[in-house]
Amino acid sequence: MAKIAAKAATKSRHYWLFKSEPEAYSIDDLARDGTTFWDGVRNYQARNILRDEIRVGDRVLFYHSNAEPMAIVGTMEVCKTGYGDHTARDKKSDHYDAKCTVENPIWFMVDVKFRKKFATVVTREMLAGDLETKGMVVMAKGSRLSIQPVTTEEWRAVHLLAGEKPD
DNA sequence: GCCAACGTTGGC
DNA sequence: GCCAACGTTGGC
Repeated sequence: MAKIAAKAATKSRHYWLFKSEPEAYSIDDLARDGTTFWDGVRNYQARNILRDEIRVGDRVLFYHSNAEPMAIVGTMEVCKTGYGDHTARDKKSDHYDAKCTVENPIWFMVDVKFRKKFATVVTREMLAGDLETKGMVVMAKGSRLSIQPVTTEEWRAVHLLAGEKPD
């Protein structure tokens, strides 16, 4: 029974990729903080994923955008499901949105905890050169989605490229 | 720093 | 509801 339940739980785990400009928040910042709230997402498609789809225990690839190098640099784990992004109600925040209230937050975030930092980061060049990863959403031309789904196969392939055990 | 791709806004 | 203008993202 327990075995079947464990198998079902593994099967229902979902994988994601979150983008961040390391100048704003990097894998080293997360390694230092341990956990953080993933604030500042102001795109409806990404919002819907944060609000409706991401579950506690889901695994996430941490991607450095607008950086040298642009790469997947580590992994994290979701530890709290979607809730209102309070920075949207903070007038001093870069992500302030006057339309947001406590009752209607509009924008959502999840909490994540640090899992691992890759000793070998997986660059776009590496992703482009691998059959399994070259079709990832992050590699699509013009894709600006900062919260993206990742398949089990892509999750495994990224870990192989990093020389890490896919867990 | 450039600029293509994309999402949002607002006039009509 | 269309669509031009605008602002932003993010690779290059």
